[in-house]
Amino acid sequence: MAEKSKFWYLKNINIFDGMDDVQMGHIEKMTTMTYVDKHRPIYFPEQPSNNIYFLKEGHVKLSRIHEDGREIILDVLGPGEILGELSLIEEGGQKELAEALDNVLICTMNKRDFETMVMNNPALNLRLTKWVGLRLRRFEEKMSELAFKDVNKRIISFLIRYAEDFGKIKGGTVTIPSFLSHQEIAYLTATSRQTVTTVLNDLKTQRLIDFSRKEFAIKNFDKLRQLSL
Amino acid sequence: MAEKSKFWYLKNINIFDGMDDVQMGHIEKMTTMTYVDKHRPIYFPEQPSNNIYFLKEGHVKLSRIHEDGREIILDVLGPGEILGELSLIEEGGQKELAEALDNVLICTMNKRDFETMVMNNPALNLRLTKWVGLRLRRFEEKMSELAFKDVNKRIISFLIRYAEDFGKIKGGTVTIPSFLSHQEIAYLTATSRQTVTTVLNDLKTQRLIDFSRKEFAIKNFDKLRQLSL
DNA sequence: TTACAAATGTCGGGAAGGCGACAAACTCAA
DNA sequence: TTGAGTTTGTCGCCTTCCCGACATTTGTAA
Repeated sequence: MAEKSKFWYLKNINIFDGMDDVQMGHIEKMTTMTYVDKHRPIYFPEQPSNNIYFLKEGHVKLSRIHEDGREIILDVLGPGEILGELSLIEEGGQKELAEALDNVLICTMNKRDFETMVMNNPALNLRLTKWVGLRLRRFEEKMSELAFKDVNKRIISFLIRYAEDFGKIKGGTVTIPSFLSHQEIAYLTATSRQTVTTVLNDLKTQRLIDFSRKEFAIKNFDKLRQLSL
Repeated sequence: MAEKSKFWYLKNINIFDGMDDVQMGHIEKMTTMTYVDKHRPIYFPEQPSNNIYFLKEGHVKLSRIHEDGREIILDVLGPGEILGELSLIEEGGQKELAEALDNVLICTMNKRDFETMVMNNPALNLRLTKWVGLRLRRFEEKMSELAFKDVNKRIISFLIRYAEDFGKIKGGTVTIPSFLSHQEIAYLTATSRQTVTTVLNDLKTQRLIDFSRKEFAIKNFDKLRQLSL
């Protein structure tokens, strides 16, 4: 039996809130747990998919890949988030690639089962809508950022968001273990690898952030936030 | 009594599909119809909102405005689409500005009424989720476009999408009455007004499109589509 | 330890496109 | 029809940042 609160908690919304153990047991029975190694795909673009996934541990990136090899990461998901939910809306599966950023544990549920479950549980459904809505909000945010901010500010904004979402407070500074590569940050902020390197080093020189190849820390949140606007 | 099919039809999903006249009558009672003139706002950013809107006639743009006056249009909605649905997910209303692009007729429903209705109608709920999901898809698309394509291709892609969504076939060519201003196209494609003017005139010289201040037509869809990739 | 791959750091040329400036064309109301 | 306000057309400068090239550092497996 899963621990409800940990297993299924969505960022701001626990979509299984208020369910009793019997109901949760049903859900358990319909799901399969899988481990996915770092850099392994969870689903491919255009691949017909009948599954919806719940991310229990680790991080997953959703990205789109252009034929010339360029890539943009649309979103990075952490524990407690749903992915593949867009397969609900149409046939033909997703348009994005979902890939594990570290070692990931996911629960898989058949899309039909999920639909049935949702149909029988209006409150859950409403919460799912809210969840998709939140994601929509995040995208809106990202899009305005892409349009309004220069590279510098985009990268800074990203660092802040990333630290807020995935960072751990450790001795006054916010630390993120297992940092992304510069190339991945470039994909996330729609810029080039070289520019990321330069900007990050600038910020390090200014003592606003600090990082090695495996850890990243924000030293001065306030100043950084100021620079991001 | 509203004509169901016309009144409530969402782009790909009729969210009131399968309802009988009694149910539709209930819905009617909970909605108010309003006319909004061209260039008038429907709702403002940050303004607490308790309403959800159904667009019956006309077009609405959703945009975000930066403090320095720059603007990006996130989406343009046509008849049959929903707006304000994100107010469902959180307090504090929307982050965008919704403004009428032409003369608009909208139906307003209280957010609580809508929630109740949705709770009592799981199928409707699922369709709403799909609707938000579709919008999410559109945003993903737009974001990758912003990241991958140069200004030229972005503008061309926009013209195609715009024609497909809102154009009328008239004597072999697709025509759109009441064209947007170059400034508005610039907001939509995240570029500058001058660049839009230049690109459009280039395309006109190549006889791929044609336009005056009040009408716009695509002469060669295929070629244009080719140039947009 | 060594060897190899991958990630990072640094430089400079060059293209894209933002932006100010201004003229011309159009729109509309008085 | 006249004049004011808006939209469109055109030019050129100048910033941003992409991108290739290459050196250096770090991680890792033998």
